[in-house]
Amino acid sequence: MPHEALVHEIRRFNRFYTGLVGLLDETLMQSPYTLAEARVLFELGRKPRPSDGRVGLLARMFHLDLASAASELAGELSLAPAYLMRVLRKFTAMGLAEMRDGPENGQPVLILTERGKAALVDLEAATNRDLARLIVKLGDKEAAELSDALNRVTRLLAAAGM
Amino acid sequence: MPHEALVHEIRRFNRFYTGLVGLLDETLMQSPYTLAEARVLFELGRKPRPSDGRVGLLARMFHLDLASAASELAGELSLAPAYLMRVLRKFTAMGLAEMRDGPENGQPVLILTERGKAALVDLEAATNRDLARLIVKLGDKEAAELSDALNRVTRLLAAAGM
DNA sequence: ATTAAATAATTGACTAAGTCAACTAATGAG
DNA sequence: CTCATTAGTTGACTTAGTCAATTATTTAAT
Repeated sequence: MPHEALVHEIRRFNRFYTGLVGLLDETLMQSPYTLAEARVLFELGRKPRPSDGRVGLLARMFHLDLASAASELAGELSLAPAYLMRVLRKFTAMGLAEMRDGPENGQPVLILTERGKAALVDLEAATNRDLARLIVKLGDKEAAELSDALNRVTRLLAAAGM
Repeated sequence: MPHEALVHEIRRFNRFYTGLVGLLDETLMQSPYTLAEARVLFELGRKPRPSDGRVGLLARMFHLDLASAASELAGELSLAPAYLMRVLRKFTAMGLAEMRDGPENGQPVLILTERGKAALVDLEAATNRDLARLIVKLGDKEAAELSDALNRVTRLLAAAGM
């Protein structure tokens, strides 16, 4: 297969997958979070996030609940730091996240509150439910095939461009 | 493979692919078009678009260059009609698209102008170039494997949810 | 330890994207 | 022909996201 044809193949796939993801986005629309907020929420849920050294001043001085690790998160999600800031602010305002003193060096860490964790669980449940609907009709063999194909795509594209 | 595991697999893939598409979006950022505009442009380029019966008034009465087919396009791209309207307005203002009387029934049709077509060609060239960079390191065999995997994903997911 | 240079965080003002609801025009049925 | 229905269109508004200027924080040099 010539590479030019593959490029068109990928474009076709992009159109398809964009549409599919659009459907899933509607799940998020139901929730009280924007797409960006949901992504941040997922990301915060993934791991506790020690801020690698630098920490917000206000957080320390005035015990504000808002924190750093902004740039790390921003990089992973490719959101502008300024915008991420607003999301984190909103989260702390909603009581979903807060600064806590970290266990070891006392460095503040931004983590989800219990309420934040609950919100995350809800959101994951909703998206899982919708994803499950996408694949409900697949037999075991087809499910395995899909999984395999997704892994292939990832492996082949990850190897390449990034 | 249990379906629950597959759901997680898909989520992982979503994260990966979203990041990848993010890279491609930067191509568009370079261009003078927004993401939505680019999508509309691609879509307009795909086929001439006979407006299935109904046609904008102003377009007829005052020979404004702006047209209908709004809802059809809006559906395919899942953009709100009102927003699509603005994009089309902008395009006609930029001289990229215009209303012409259709060949058969004289019904107005929204089409790209020469300048619009040129813009589309440029944009496609840019995105193709960036896509090509993604796969440049793949050998022929791997390219074929990727193409195959993309088709499998499409087939298996299209069969399912939509 | 002090301070200067460099980098990260934070904010407010601004721009652009997208939605909503009201309004206008076109169509089709009686 | 006219009325009901549907689509197209617009302006006002809300929310998302960016930018540039400011303020903290760190690092390294003295």
